[in-house]
Amino acid sequence: MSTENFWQEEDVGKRIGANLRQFRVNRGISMEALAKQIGVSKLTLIKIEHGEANPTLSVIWKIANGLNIPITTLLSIESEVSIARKKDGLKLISSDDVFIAEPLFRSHNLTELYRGYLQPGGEYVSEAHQPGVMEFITVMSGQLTVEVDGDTYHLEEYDSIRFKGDRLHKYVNPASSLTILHFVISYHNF
Amino acid sequence: MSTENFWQEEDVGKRIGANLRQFRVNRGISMEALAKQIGVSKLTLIKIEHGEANPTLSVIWKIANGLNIPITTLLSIESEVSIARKKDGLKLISSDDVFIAEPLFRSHNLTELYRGYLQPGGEYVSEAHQPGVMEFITVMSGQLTVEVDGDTYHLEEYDSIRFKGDRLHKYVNPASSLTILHFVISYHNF
DNA sequence: CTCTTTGGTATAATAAAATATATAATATGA
DNA sequence: TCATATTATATATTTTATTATACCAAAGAG
Repeated sequence: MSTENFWQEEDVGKRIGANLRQFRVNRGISMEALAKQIGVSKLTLIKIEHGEANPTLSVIWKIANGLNIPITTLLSIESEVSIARKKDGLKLISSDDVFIAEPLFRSHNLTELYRGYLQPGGEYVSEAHQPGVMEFITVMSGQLTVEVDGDTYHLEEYDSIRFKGDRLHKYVNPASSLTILHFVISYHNF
Repeated sequence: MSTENFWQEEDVGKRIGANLRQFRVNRGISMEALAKQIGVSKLTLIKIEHGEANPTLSVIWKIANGLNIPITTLLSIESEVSIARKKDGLKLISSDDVFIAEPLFRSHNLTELYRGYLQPGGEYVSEAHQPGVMEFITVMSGQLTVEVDGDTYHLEEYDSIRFKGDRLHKYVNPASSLTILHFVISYHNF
């Protein structure tokens, strides 16, 4: 569960441009109409859509706000449908592996999902992730105890916990049955 | 064009400023050092940290890149630990109780988690979300059939599916037992 | 106490983003 | 086909983000 390489070295201007075009066309708004609506000149919009601009934060905000989408969406890329099946996952529990994590959708960089197995009585210490990372854990089967910042939280089946992942945290299975977990790691969260 | 803030409510400038300061201080880098490192003037950094700036995309990118964090993280807000327990679940949606969705972390962020219950034989049609939305579904118990864009996908326990949420999609429980689901809605995804 | 670092201010100069306007090119529809 | 709306280009102008420089005050470190 490492956090590296979530950064795509890519022209952010192109991203904004492509996304702006997609959303704008998708809603059937002309550049001129949008320009007038959000108070940005048409030329500026054209240059942004072509990826030839270096827009100001205020302009970026106006566009996102005018299209009624989060500002971060304007900086993101698209993808398609894909499925992660349990039977296709990595190896199941081997007796010496206390904790196993299976990445579900590897191609996704800003939101990663994992399926995790924690042996009865087992515990696992996770390194601190990059600052700004948010972690969501859901217990799909069994029980889990989470330690974050010295505090301990006990979760039962179908419970979820959310915490900032930029600190040390420990997972413990206090029960005598296998714990099956679901992780969401979000690299762009509020 | 006037000079006032056009983004009064969710002052993005303040966000960037606060986040920049946090990450910078967290890493023990002085403004001057960071300024020199990423090729941005000290004054610019100061004004950005104070939320008094309207930075250019290139400057935003240099900062994010220099701190080695995603650009979107620079535009986000923080939060703390919180837990959503099954027994505390709020019920949402359900005209006929065939499908129930419980929001897990009702807060101001771009990643939403839901716990869902779909009755045996039940089906639920979800309206299309905003463009750019990504949806992740994991079957925590039972079975699920998902229809997206005319295609049908069958999921069993612990399987996950990912798809763009900006289209109509239908959930069906083809089995005779209750299906318990886990939803991740991401408003800022690839 | 000095010496140094750091955050912050003031000002002038520069680079460039954004606008306004006109016009051509390209589609789109009747 | 003509007519019209939209996209794109060109130029000149305004606005402003950014830089460079010097300076000040506070906080540590020696």
